[in-house]
Amino acid sequence: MSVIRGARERARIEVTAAIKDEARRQLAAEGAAQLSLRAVARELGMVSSALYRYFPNRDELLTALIIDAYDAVGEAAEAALAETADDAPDARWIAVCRAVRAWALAHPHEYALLYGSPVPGYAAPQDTIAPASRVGLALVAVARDAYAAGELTAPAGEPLPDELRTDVERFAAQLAADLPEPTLAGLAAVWSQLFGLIGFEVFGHFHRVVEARDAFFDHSCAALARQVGL
Amino acid sequence: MSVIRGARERARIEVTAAIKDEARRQLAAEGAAQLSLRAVARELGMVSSALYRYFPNRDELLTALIIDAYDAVGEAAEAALAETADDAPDARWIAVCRAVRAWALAHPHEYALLYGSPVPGYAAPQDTIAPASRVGLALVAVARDAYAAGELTAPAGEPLPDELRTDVERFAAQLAADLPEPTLAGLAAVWSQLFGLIGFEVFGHFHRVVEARDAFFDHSCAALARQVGL
DNA sequence: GCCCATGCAAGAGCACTGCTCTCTTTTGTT
DNA sequence: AACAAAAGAGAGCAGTGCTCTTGCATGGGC
Repeated sequence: MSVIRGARERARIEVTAAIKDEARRQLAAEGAAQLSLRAVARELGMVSSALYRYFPNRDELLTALIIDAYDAVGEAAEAALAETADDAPDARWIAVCRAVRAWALAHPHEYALLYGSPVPGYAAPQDTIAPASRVGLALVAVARDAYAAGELTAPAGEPLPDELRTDVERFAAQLAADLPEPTLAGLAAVWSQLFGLIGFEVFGHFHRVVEARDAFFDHSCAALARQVGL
Repeated sequence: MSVIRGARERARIEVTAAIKDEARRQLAAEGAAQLSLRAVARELGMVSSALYRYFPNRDELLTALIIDAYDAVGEAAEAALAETADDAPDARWIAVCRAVRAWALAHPHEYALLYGSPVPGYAAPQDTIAPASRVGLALVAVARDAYAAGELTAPAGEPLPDELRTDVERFAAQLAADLPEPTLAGLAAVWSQLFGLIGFEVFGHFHRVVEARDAFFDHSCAALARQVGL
């Protein structure tokens, strides 16, 4: 696919990457709000207007960083999945959760970009939706493998309300996931709840509330696993 | 407490309130990043420098808005608590959760300010911690009343890890809450998970994933209730 | 090997921001 | 009425995103 074209095109790719790298550095150091196109350009020894040859505006640069970040968390989750391929479902589950949390704690500003407040007036462009779903799919994979191995129990609680049926059927179709419907609904809920847990820690809401963070996270993740029947 | 002093002091209070109101309007309309001191001043017919007599900088204005917003969600949660004083614990639980969600959906930008990415380089000042805990305390109240009525079952799952003990003991002391230790740990987890659920909806992560939002939320909240033994 | 078109960089400039400083006006108190 | 404290006005600084015009150089077709 990526045939080497002219030297011009190659230079363009390199400069684009350099811009993203420097932007990521500033993002990690100061946060999205402090990310300045002019500062990026300055650091790269170019004038600010030159940067607009590569990214039409600030939001597009941020979008590029967002996609990369989604891919980074997704990759972390998938790596945890692969590394624990032979383990018991609940161990795999917690491994994936831990991987996501570790990434979030290591990249708080990028985490905020993904799961904190969306950028003002910003509707997630098409390009972000696939990378954004990788973590969720990793969680689904754990449940699916467990189900295939007969190690998944039906989640407790009331039966699925009818209104949720069509959503859940769509999940099943999209994921080609051979999973019980209550489990699919539970996965969606637990997916978001995991980010509540992580977000509260990253954004400091557990400050002076929960101090034994590792133990608390593991304990809570085990509860999430139980919630989907793992 | 609020003795009426001079007319000057009264004017100051009124102008301060007007600034906050206008700032809140802009926050609701455009989001925190677009909130401009100059625009607020302009709208109020004063020059921007005059505004600095009331708020030393933008962050202080935001902090004031944050405190008000925490109080607003807290009040919504407490109102739901009061209105359902005679209901069953699980009904009260869901009522509180729904109240928080309703507030969040009605005030997405303020919600983002509270539970989204923290403002750059911003450490929550002392004044915010009490208002910030009101929602959590409302959830605790439901569990406490249920426990007093003997309607709380012990949460399922492994026993509390030792590392969590001191945190949980602190909860118990601070809350003067006569609750089993696993319940307290579960409450902390579920507290954050509730905001994962709500945050994903407010920030659009459920777009094209979960469409039957009301049913999904209720169903998921019931699972949260079960997680704390309600 | 030349030559032009294209791609890129530079710089000036616009409108905006947060914030500070100085100067003037208002206003409550003595 | 006089004074001091508080509030407002305005200019100004440094920074931002973004646009437009100008100049340069380099890569691909002849």
